[in-house]
Amino acid sequence: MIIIDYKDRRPIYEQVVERFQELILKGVLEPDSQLPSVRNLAMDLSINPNTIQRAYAELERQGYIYSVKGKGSFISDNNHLVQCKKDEILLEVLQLVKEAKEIGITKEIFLSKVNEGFEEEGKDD
Amino acid sequence: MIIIDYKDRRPIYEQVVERFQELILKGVLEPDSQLPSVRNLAMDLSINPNTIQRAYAELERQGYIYSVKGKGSFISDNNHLVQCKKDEILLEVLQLVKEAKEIGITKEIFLSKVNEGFEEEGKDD
Amino acid sequence: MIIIDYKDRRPIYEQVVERFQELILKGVLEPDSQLPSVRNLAMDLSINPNTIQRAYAELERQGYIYSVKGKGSFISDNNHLVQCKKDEILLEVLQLVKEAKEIGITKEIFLSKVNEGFEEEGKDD
Amino acid sequence: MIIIDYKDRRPIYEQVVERFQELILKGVLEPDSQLPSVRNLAMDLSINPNTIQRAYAELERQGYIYSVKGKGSFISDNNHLVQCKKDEILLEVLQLVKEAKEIGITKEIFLSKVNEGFEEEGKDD
DNA sequence: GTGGTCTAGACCACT
DNA sequence: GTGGTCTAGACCACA
Repeated sequence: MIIIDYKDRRPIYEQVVERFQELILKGVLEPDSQLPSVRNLAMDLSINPNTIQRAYAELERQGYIYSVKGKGSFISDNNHLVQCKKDEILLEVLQLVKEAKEIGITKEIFLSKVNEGFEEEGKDD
Repeated sequence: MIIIDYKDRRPIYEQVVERFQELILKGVLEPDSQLPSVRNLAMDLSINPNTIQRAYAELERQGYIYSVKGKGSFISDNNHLVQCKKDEILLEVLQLVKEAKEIGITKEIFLSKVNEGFEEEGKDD
Repeated sequence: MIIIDYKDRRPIYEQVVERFQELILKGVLEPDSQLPSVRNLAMDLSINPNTIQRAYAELERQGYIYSVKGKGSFISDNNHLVQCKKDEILLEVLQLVKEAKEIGITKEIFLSKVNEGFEEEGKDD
Repeated sequence: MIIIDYKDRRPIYEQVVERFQELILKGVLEPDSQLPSVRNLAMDLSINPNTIQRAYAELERQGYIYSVKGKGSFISDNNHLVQCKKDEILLEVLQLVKEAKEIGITKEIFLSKVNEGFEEEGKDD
């Protein structure tokens, strides 16, 4: 479920965080379900427990999960987070359009690429 | 022309590289014109010459500039670069559409944001 | 009567302690009345009896309850406790004023906030 | 300038964070001035550099400082932070008033304590 | 068993 | 020199 790419320049804990964000936002991990324990996941991925701990701490800070000492870590309710993520993506759209305009990409070319993206309906990995 | 933001978390050399890329791609810096010398630019920006050296090396590696021993560094022809950048942006469009679809943003909402971006015609900083 | 918030970062036993303190200080639980048994309360809240045990021990240590071997735990007389709590709150007032002064909150602003708080007469949850 | 209290139940990194917040909010540490390096401060306090690193990371996350790789950590502009802190304190005032009312502290007693706090004019440690 | 903190020591990227 | 990441291993609080 979680894959570490050692060639990736980003730190491991960040990759773990991002992967969980994806799984949570897509609803693969349901609210209040339990995450693997810090130690278990660390063993599975053959990385240090502290690294997982850091990833979980970051996810908790961002509101994706909540942790209870002695019990474990659990998925938060994701309604609010999904809305935030949507807003974030739409903001990126604006920035990308701006960049595109500056370098001379026409609205037609841009839109055709957007359509191309939306066409691939089944491929929702 | 170049502004360093020390509060930006990215390394300084990367900020310098990005700024030059922008200026070159937009055609502000014309092909074959000379860049400021490493030492001068370092003094102007009050940063370490090594940092500028590294930025120039990176720009050369990416084909944005070329250096002539004993003469200095010069802007490369940007036709090819502009095309690369366009392709890069269109690829980003596809990726963004993919992300948007996965989180449940409809094509309508996405397109309306794209239009909003293209509407702001005057604001081409 | 007791609600556990698992998303609360504080340990469960602490939440139980605090809730009982509230109920005792407000007089909802009358002096010498009996508390639910450790086992029963643990079952009701679906938590570990050890956790309740710890909460009761803490409440006894602080003088909120007393336990009789073989009979159970009982609410202490709350007169003295109420006075302690009042002193405690007034001490917090002093500390808060100190903090406020240091950061530049004027007496006027502070007092208006205090009045605002005392105005809301009905909302005594 | 920074004192660690080992009897304090809170983690060391949190004590460091809080102390710096105080110094920054009070304006003792001026914007853009440099903090001691992670290693130096760790040596001075005889604690592990990682602990200081964590404190600095937390301060950066909260916007109190900004760090530049290879250069050091610096104080952020604190105007915004002061306002946030003021709002936070005024909210605490409301909560304290609520608690006070519930336990039977009269407005008169509360206000006299507030006045007592504001009277001690010189003692601004 | 769980999460959370801390230490000691290493390595990397950046200036 | 600086900050940032990671590992290995320890200890604590909590359930």
